[in-house]
Amino acid sequence: MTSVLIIDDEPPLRRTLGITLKARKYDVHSAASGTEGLTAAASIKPDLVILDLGLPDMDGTQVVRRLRSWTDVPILVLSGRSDSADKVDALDAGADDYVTKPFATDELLARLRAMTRRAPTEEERPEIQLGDVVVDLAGHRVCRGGEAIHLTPTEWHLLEVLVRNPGRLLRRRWLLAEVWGPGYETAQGNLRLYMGQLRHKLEAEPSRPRHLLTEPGMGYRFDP
Amino acid sequence: MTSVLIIDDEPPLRRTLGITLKARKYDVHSAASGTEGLTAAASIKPDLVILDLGLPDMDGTQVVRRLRSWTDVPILVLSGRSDSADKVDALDAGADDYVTKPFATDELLARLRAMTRRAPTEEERPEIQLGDVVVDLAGHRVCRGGEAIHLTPTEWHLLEVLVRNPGRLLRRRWLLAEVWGPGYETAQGNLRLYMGQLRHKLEAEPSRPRHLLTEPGMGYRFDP
DNA sequence: GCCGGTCCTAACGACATCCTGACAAAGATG
DNA sequence: CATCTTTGTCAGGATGTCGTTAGGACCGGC
Repeated sequence: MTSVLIIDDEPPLRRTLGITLKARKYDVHSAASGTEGLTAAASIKPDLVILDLGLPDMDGTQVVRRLRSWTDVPILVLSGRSDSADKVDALDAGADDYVTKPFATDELLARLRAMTRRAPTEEERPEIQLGDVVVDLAGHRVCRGGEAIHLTPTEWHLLEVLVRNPGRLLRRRWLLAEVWGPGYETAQGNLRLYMGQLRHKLEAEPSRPRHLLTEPGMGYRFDP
Repeated sequence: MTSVLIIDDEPPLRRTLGITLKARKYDVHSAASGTEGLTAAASIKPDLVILDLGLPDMDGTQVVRRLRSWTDVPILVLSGRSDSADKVDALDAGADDYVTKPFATDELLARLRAMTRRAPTEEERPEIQLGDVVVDLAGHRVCRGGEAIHLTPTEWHLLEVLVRNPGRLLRRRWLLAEVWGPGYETAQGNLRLYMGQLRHKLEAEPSRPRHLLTEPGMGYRFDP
């Protein structure tokens, strides 16, 4: 079921929109202010956000930016203002659609459908196969046969960079800068260490890796 | 550069929109009818489609459906009709956004940016053919029939310089300075050695090379 | 303070890569 | 035909890199 978070300070609108969406089998949550909306989004992790720009405590585009700093969830903005400047601001801040009030309910629903169609919902989050282990990027989980494998933060960070660049050769310096940050380009012993730990945790035969490959003298490669 | 296809039967609108988009560094193509637009989309494979619903030859939603049958390209629909039923039809047919005429140019541009942001253009990975082996420059990978061929760093570096200058004669000294760095212009035995290794790994008949050619007395040449 | 977890540094065999030099094959020149 | 130059190939040792292990520093929770 698709979950949607409504961030709006007007109770009647929250109520009618909530009823409409529930009737369409959406899992509806709501928040009455910007700060409340941000914390709710972090805890609920909705598949969709409907955001009213006219909030009492924060600027609406600011809410969009704060959301975009950590999530790609589709955001539909509602607003009473039809100035194109407002629309441009909200869309460039990271919103996916902008609807002016008053709006037709069926149009809003169609726009929600269009957004969910393009952005995969939480249930169909991309999972990467790596032999007999499954990497769930969105959920920050790694499993082998339903059994969770524990990774330390650094191990996870390194794995994430690797699987986000499948098939590509990643040079040692680039990897070090990406995972440890700039200035650590010389800590190559570190990279060898964590690559070895990842292989021990993820590869069927750590001494003969089939997915976390070494390109001698150059770097490493994730081969799916 | 992002390529955009405008499907619209009104020449003035095509013209002004085209100028606006070209000024924003879009690669603009246009078509004046539905059938023309469909064939153009198939041949151009644009990153973005702007579609006017009021076409003379086909229903606009039909164009959307025909496009969606084979491509996920983002589609922005333009229309003079603001009935919500029309919007619902177009969006449910597979359009990503719906803008009613007359529209503000900067809003349209912001909506285009929002769409391209979510659907990034296919990552172009130029591959170079060299007989029956393919060279993937971005991925630093060389394959023959799906099987990876391992190259050492120096071999790869030399190959990279060669394929980045297809057809050109590369003098020995220039090659040595390019691959081994300045000061190695005299180590010509080295160049012979690695060129031979490349031929053994990549050429079908290493003793009679067809792509990594020797120009006696001058240097070497990559012939695609 | 103690402990479990995490991160980093250092060190050591094992291995791959690189360079050097020698030698054969091909072609040019007299 | 003899000789020289250029090119391709082969083998050995120097160098650097990789994987692994061990141990200490750091931090938060009990």
